[in-house]
Amino acid sequence: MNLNFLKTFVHVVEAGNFSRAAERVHLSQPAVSMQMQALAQDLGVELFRRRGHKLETTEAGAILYAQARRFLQDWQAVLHKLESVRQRLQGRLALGASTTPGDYLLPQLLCQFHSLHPELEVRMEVGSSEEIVSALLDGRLDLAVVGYQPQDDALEAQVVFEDQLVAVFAPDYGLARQNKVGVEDLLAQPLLQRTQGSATRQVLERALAERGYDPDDMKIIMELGSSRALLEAAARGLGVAVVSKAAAADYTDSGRLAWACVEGLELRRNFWLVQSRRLRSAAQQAFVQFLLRSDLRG
Amino acid sequence: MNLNFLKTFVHVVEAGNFSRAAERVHLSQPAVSMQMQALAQDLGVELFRRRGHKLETTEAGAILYAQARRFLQDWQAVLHKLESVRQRLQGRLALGASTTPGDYLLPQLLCQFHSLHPELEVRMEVGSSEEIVSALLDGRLDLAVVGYQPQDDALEAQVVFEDQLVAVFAPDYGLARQNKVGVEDLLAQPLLQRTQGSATRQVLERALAERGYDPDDMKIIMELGSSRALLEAAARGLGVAVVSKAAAADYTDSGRLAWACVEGLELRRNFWLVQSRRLRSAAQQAFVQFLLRSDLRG
DNA sequence: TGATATTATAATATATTTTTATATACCAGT
DNA sequence: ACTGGTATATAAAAATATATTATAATATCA
Repeated sequence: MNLNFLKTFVHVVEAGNFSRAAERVHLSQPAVSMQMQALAQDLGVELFRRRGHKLETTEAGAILYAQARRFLQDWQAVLHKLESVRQRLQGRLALGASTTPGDYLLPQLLCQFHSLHPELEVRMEVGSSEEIVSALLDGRLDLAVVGYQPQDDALEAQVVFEDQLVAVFAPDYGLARQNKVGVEDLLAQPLLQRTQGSATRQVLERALAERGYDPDDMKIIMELGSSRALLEAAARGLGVAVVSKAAAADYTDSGRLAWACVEGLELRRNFWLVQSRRLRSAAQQAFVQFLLRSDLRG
Repeated sequence: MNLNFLKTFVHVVEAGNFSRAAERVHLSQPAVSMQMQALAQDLGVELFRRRGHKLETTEAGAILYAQARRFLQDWQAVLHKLESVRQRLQGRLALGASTTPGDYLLPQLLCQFHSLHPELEVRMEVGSSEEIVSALLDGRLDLAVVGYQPQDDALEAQVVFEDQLVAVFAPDYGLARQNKVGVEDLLAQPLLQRTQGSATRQVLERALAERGYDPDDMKIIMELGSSRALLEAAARGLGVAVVSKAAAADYTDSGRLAWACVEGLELRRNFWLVQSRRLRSAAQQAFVQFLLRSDLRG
């Protein structure tokens, strides 16, 4: 029995749909299909029934779902118990990050990581992806999380976060229905943007160009140097900003901002963990393991 | 994460030894070696430490062991919960078995199976392996458990039980030290045997011949037609009998008989689940699944 | 009915797992 | 210290399992 299959199963039940579950667990749809068949065969029961397109769990499926959730949680608990004896590491670890991960994704993780290895001195440098990557090549950093995949042969990269840009605006702005806005609607609004050269801004401009829109059609009423500044301005009703969902979380969760996906634009982007291919310290390996286990990318 | 790895881990801890654990879970020793490495790597901890040849669990290993046992039990419980909704089958199932499985291995399993499918009428015929196999070929039986692998192309076979012959004798007989007796010692004793043609007897005679002993050297003082009769005679101190460990379990567990492995003889034998290759009923498939899940062979 | 959404199947590629064969390390007894 | 026995590790090959892409099948919904 493979715990991954069980995890997939839970996602299928929650998504109510094989295809969507496949996305969430980062598999192809046929892989999910195959896993569910294997699981059902292995357990000797039917797990799903289909009423037209509606996917329903059978009685057995419902039982398994309830059990599987607890079961997976229990396994997490086992892993957690092991954390306590995982060897305490000492020394230093120099991280780099571009702004979105550096400001919004990594801080909380670094806190957790620090509690696991209190003796370990962790330093994080935040800068543009290019700055960070060159520091990595110079050996000034051990590893980094940046917004693109460097093509340098000396570096190795893997996706660790998946981010999405969303439109944000004051809650009384009245723009979105069902957390969605069309591209045309967006372009009709007064926009708040990061200053030229920001990676976030580039993602938006590229996505527009990809769909045949001219980035210059945006009615930019203000250019600001940080996400934080953008969010503050948007919260004050100045206009609409397009920012990382993670960056906006503080504001959207507290209700200071409303958010919406932009329909018809591919505003997803990945953040890559990048390391040099040379020998890696135990601390570095531990941090990588920790990041991957944190499961922010599936 | 693979639950099988966890199961192997538990066996390793309990066996205190990779090689013995490998036997118990029916894997090769390198496979166990590999699994333990993979597990340790996956969890990011050392699981074992080695003081010379003595295998010790590390602190992490001890924690994992405690958790893993519960965890595997919980999984069994999940499977059990699913049993309750597994579709009740109706109809008939005609089983055959040679004497050892028919008398000692299958009865308890049939009781369990019956409680799962109360509507299903199960009939078991007990006879010599040859009789059973020919009934199978005639279609008078659906499936059977016998002591050898038939070579007929119409039949498919797989090992479901592993059995071992052991020497048994009255507890005050004073034959064995540490549950072991040498071949020479055995041959020096007055022996109780099954009548000519018994499969059990054949295993013993073949094992003797294999090692260069003449089966006629056995000092057979009585030949009896059933294991039960043999055990009763041995319990009364008449002599030593060589019988299936499973058959002797009643007597050895209650202390009415002592038992010992015969050193230097290969007295292990398999029992095979045999089925015709033609279409199988749902009941038949369910029973096979049940048998395999019962895990009497690993 | 045709367009769309969803799942299954087939062919294929990749990764994982197992086995066999062989090498290495430790221990015990001489 | 040598030697035979025992216990693990490693390497290469074979067998399985799992994944992906492309395509077909099936059911809904407009």
